[in-house]
Amino acid sequence: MKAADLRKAGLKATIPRLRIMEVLEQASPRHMSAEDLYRALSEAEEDVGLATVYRVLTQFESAGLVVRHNFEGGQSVFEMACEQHHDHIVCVRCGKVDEFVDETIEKIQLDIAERQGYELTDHSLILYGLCPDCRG
Amino acid sequence: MKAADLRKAGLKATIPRLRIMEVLEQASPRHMSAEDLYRALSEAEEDVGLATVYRVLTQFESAGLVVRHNFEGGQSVFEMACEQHHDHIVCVRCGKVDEFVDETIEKIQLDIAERQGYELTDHSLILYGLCPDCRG
DNA sequence: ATGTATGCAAAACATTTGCACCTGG
DNA sequence: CCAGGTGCAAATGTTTTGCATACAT
Repeated sequence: MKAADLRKAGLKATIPRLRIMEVLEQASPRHMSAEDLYRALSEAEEDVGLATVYRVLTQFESAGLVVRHNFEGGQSVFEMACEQHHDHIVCVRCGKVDEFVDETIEKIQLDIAERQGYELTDHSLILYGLCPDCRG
Repeated sequence: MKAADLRKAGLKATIPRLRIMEVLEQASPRHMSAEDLYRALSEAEEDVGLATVYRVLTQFESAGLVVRHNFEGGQSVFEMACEQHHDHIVCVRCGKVDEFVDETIEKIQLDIAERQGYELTDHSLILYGLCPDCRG
């Protein structure tokens, strides 16, 4: 992801935006909060304000470059948008996040929306549990 | 729901708790934020502090009397716990919330958790869309 | 050049907590 | 009576906003 990609999304290719994109692209785990991102940038001596991190993430979300999730715990987390839509399973003990795809669930969701008369625009499926490492 | 039910849950049957339970039981729509509840109580001349509303809702949640949801929009919403687990479909325009149950999805979720090695403790499935009244 | 983006500090929210006073059992 | 509950106000944590300055094109 580089300057041209930002311009294509209608955003000026500024240093803060490029840095934020870089960090998020190389993030492992893929999911970071605004604060995580801010800390990562600070540690890398990149002088980006927290307000800018929030503003840029919101713009990236609108542009479809990143996806925001509201897992339990109060703050939003972000990940790079990727080709394949997927859902999440979160460890309630250690916070680990795994991803999965299930076509059957996707299809049933559409059926349910239709049955209720809704035009589906989005959905959020989050499973919570104990990950292999945290199970007794 | 009355005093005895609260005591059974290990909670003293105080006026604020009884009032909050009453409002939530008779709520329509079923889903209310802490602020909604506080306003409803104030309008009914019931003098309950906002901090108490939050404290009581948290206690009720721990006791399994109410369920908390984190829909989009920053604040948590609560509903009376009911026999049947269900998921939600929320109108992104007017905020209307409908409920649905789908056994197939429930079952697949268990499969997925198992496949990923997780011990499932909870899950959240929320569909977002335009409700019949808000479409086109 | 000039319209936007940024950094900082302050504001805005949702929620939690400390503490002196009240209340249910 | 007294452990626990409550109201209020202050603290917290997250996200947003106002504004003067800096930057991309």
